[in-house]
Amino acid sequence: MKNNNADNSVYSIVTSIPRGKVSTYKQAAKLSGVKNPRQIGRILHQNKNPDNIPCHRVIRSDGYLADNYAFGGISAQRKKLKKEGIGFSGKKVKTEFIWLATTAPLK
DNA sequence: AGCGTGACCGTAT
DNA sequence: TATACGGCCACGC
Repeated sequence: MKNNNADNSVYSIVTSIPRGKVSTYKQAAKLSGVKNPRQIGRILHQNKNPDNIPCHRVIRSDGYLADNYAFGGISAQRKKLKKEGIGFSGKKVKTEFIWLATTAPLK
């Protein structure tokens, strides 16, 4: 596998997301040292072992789930999140469930 | 190097 | 609220 340092960091971060919490691409990028949040999406899509990487806990900054989620689509993702205790507000994830996002000033 | 594309983000209309 | 547009940067051709 050609995992770069940044990729490994991303995997570590995503794996470190506590149960009952979610994270955003923006934050994952920031925490892992990746410049562009798009790379997070790319890395997760290249992800070979979804069993060890809860990519369903990574959402967009808006609170919506990613449009092109690879493993079962948004429906499966939302279902998993609900199962883990994540609160939803319609199609959006409640901002209060975002990891380390101290009541982010999301519009 | 250039071009098109993308699991994005922010602002404008 | 919903689209549109630009910026961002890594990847493949």
